[in-house]
Amino acid sequence: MITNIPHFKKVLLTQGLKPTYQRLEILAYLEKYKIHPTAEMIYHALIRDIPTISKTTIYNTLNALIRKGIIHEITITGTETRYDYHGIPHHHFLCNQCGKIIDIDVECPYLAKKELGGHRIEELQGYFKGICKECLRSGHKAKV
Amino acid sequence: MITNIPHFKKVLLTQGLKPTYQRLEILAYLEKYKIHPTAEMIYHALIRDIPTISKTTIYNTLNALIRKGIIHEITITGTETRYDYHGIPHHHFLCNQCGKIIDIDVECPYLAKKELGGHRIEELQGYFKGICKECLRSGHKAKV
DNA sequence: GGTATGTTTGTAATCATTACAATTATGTTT
DNA sequence: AAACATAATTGTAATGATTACAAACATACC
Ligand SMILES: [Mn+2]
Ligand SMILES: [Mn+2]
Ligand SMILES: [Zn+2]
Ligand SMILES: [Zn+2]
Repeated sequence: MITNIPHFKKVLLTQGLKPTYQRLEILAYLEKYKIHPTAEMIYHALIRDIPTISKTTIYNTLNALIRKGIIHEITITGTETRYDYHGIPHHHFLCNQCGKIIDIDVECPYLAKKELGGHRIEELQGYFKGICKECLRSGHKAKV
Repeated sequence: MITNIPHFKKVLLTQGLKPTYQRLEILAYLEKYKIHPTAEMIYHALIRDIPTISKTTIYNTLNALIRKGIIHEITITGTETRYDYHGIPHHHFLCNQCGKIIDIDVECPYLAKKELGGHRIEELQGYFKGICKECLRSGHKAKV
């Protein structure tokens, strides 16, 4: 995998996490494939490079990265956790047809809010669901 | 349970669902206790009135009600589905401390949108997470 | 009463995730 | 470089939410 390993090493070390081979590969995967993968998807992708890697390590690492705020979890599907390595906060769109999860950069007036109705806001997730642009197009073609 | 059974009967019938005792009780529970309960919570509440009720019936009914658009599902916790019987669309807040899920009536400019970036929008979920008003207060008291 | 259809129920299966304990790797100290 | 303490990895078992399935039951219609 062609990636900026020194950079990921620094990211892990500054958060007090040891830059192990497994963690570096998981981070590299998340940075390269921004598809909001499941733990399962990461596992199947990495087992080629690291045949001994365990699914538990995937979960351990992802949970450690979340605790440190390096990645974020997305529960848009309701059936499994998706993982996102992407700096600035943004919303997401789930296509009910093809299952793709797409980043939505929306000028949400609440993304900056730290307080709402007396409650302290620490996190905001915006989930849109529907039919994506591509599926709309191919659905139209199918009808012709 | 003191509820408007005739009303729920009408709701079910107009959607082509038979108004069985179980379904009426589930709807009555959702309407009375607006706590966004889990299937488990509904099951434990109803088993007093209907000792023979099955957890499968709870899930069957909830899924039927969702398919008909009578109730909505909320996946804010990431670990289990919560169910909401509440007419108008609104956002939600999850307290990371006490676990409560609170309705948030926010003037979201995207709640009315049917299209976004070429994608067709059918649903929008807004999930805020943090510490609720009550927990903030008791946390403050505890420090004194 | 008989039949078709939809609903409920109990049990078993599935799937994502976590718990746990043994093994191994890592960074630091000698 | 060897020894040590600590943290990470691994495999397996357990958990928990949800669904699959088939039998029993209810309801309405002929
Ligand atoms: Mn994203
Ligand atoms: Mn609500
Ligand atoms: Zn699509
Ligand atoms: Zn609270």
